[in-house]
Amino acid sequence: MPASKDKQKTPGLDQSCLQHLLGYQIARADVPTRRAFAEHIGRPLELSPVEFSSLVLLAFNPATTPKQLAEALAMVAPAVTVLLDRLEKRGLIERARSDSDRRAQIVSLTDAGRELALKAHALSMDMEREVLSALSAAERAILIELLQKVARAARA
Amino acid sequence: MPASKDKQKTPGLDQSCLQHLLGYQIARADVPTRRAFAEHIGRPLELSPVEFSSLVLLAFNPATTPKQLAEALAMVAPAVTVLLDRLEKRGLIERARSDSDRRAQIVSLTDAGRELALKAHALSMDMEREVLSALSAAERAILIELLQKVARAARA
DNA sequence: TATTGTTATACTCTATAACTATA
DNA sequence: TATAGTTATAGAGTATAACAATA
Repeated sequence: MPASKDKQKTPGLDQSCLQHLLGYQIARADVPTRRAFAEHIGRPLELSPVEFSSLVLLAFNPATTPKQLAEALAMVAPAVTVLLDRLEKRGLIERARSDSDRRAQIVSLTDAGRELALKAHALSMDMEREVLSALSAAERAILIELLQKVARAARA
Repeated sequence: MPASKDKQKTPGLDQSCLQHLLGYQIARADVPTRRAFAEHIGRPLELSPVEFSSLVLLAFNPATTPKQLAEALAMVAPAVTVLLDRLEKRGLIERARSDSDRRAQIVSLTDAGRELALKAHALSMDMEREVLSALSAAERAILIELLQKVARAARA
């Protein structure tokens, strides 16, 4: 019997011509990963991926500036502004002028923001278990390491 | 001396709190991968990632329907319509009604489309060499395989 | 009734340019 | 003159709903 159990109306295309491309494989693996995020964190906590990442980064990095967030998240400055506007409006973060350089800002979590960040971080553990369920612990570690290697090499 | 050689104005954030997340690693690896695509294929051939993927898939899959493309590229039907509109306007593809089911279409490459698809496919080899230059051949194969495993597991 | 594909529309993301306030 | 952050705006990508033609 065929591998798929649904009505098998449309036969799938042969994608072997693209499978050697890292970008293509990343795009394909990105689909289930984003779906898992939406299910475990995005919908229940009403957080987008960058909102989640920002909160967690802020929870683990005291005295962060918008510029640092922009670099860490590969975002452009205006995008960070609207991101922080949203988080501030929800009462999750606060912005204060830096004393040493009055152009710069110090972004910090409110109590509500810290609570949400830690809750989201905890949920991310369950999410990973599901996303990586097809992989052994060793395979999981290797995958993370190889992706880091690709990202790091290109930054140099 | 510090690892980075630039003006080191903004100290980078500690991102260890996110590094265990596949989605985060995918997003980070996606940045240099997209940049390499733009440089090697996107700008010189004026193709977006999905335009490239569509052309290559069509080159290797005769008698493809828009619905099949939608599934292969994880796109929604209206997005495929505008994608094919663009490619058709550039004289790269043609659309014809299917004989067996007159609702469906058969998408096929024009001569110009086939030529561009094969040229792009060849360029993608050079691109991969650069993107994966930090990885050995064995690591490269493992990375591709593990990403496939993640994508496949979630589809089940 | 269900399916293929189209149109219209809206919503989010992302990118750029012009501005302010500080340095 | 350069930098941190903001505002305004435009462009691309993505999603939904309503529709026409066919099954």
